[in-house]
Amino acid sequence: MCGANRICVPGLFNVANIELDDGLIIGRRRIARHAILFRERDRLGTLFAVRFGQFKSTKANSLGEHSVAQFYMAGDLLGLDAIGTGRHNFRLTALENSEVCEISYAAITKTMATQPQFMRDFLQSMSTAMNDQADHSAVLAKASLDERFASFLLRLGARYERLGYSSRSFRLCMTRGEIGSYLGTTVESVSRLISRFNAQHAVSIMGRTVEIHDRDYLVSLMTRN
Amino acid sequence: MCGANRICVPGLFNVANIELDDGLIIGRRRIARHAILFRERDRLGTLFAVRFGQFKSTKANSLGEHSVAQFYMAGDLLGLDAIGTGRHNFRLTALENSEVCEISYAAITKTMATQPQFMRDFLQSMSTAMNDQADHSAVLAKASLDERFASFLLRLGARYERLGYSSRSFRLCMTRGEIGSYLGTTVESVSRLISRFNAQHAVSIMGRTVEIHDRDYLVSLMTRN
DNA sequence: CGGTTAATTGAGACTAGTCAAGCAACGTGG
DNA sequence: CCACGTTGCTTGACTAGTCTCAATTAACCG
Repeated sequence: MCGANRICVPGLFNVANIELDDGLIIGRRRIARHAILFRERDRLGTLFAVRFGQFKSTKANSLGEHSVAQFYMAGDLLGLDAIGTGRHNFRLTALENSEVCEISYAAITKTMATQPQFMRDFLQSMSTAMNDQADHSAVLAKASLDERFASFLLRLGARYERLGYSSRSFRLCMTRGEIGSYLGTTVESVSRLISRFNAQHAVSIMGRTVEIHDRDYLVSLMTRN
Repeated sequence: MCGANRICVPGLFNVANIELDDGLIIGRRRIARHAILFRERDRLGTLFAVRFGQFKSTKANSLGEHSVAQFYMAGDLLGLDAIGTGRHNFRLTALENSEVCEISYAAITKTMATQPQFMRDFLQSMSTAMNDQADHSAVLAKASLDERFASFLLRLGARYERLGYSSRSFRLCMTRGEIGSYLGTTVESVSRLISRFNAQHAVSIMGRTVEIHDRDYLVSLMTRN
């Protein structure tokens, strides 16, 4: 049991009237920074919902290098990719000390059958995850690095805001290298990007600390060109 | 009613034992080349399954230009992106004269509640669609155009093979511009790419006709570098 | 405190975008 | 049936943005 479900899995359980004894929530689990929650090809046992902390999903390209597919934070569901084949397609690594809820996938399908609202919520979660992926593709297809990085910052801010934090002032959990991998570029380019954005007083990023000063400028980067 | 369901929606109905009078299949619909099946912001009425023909999903970036998010062919489900919000996020355009099945989303959720196997199949379809998106992101994040184009050709071949056609000899339904948009580059670059691949005798692409001669070469492009 | 990982910055090479011109295929209407 | 306009495709020349390689500095951890 996991205590207050609403807090546990905000994205999924916020509307549904969940019976606490459905066997949905198996338990909590702490994941230390840099520890791996599951690996590619692992059997799908349980899904996970992030309680706090952050994760990255990575996939090895044809050579052995892992590139970042997505970042996850509180409220996000992890493991949906494995529903298709029964095995995970990504590796999930904690970016900081984190905690997740384990959710039985079998119990989810059972609950969906009996509780229409829960089914709606769950399908919505999956659809939203799909759209997030699609948005990421759209960003990657954009030509310039400036656009990509601007949209990265704005989207990250928006996600913090949804969790009740400031959208213009936050800390990065990921390295420059991870940002670069996520945006389809290199560490060096990210570093230069940051220097340039700093110099233009659009933001001030020092280490992992981000302050967005000129939001409109970032938005305008994505519209023009 | 839609006749033999198995043929109608191979990806979704191949396992499930569907009652024909479930009200799932509303009907067929012909979509002429270049016609639009649904637009972004349209209300989600029905999902669609491609019977034959091909489609592209596009989304306008912050300026008005549409870029290609995905290509679809027989057996693919269209409209899953709208489940989250109730409204479509993409525009779906037929690349050639095509036919789709209309499937009631309300009937889908109802059928899922009563038929466990159908629920599994549908969730798998969604998960697979997610993974396809993720794979596309991975391709876009790759550095070189050569890799992207090679993986585009190989993946397209694999999809034709799954439908019972040759994986190394097929026709493109899309323009160079659409390929470029899908791969995050320009018409001109795609054209040059094709010329170069032709010159290296890896493929012979003339107009819309593709012959893959040296599959291993294409694979090696993706592995090294 | 020393060793490791992360981040920054510079210089040169090269990929891929832009602009421009020309060709080919196609369909329409005179 | 042909002239014409439209659209799709190819190729060239030039340029700009990004990657690679390399060296240095900063932050982190045992």
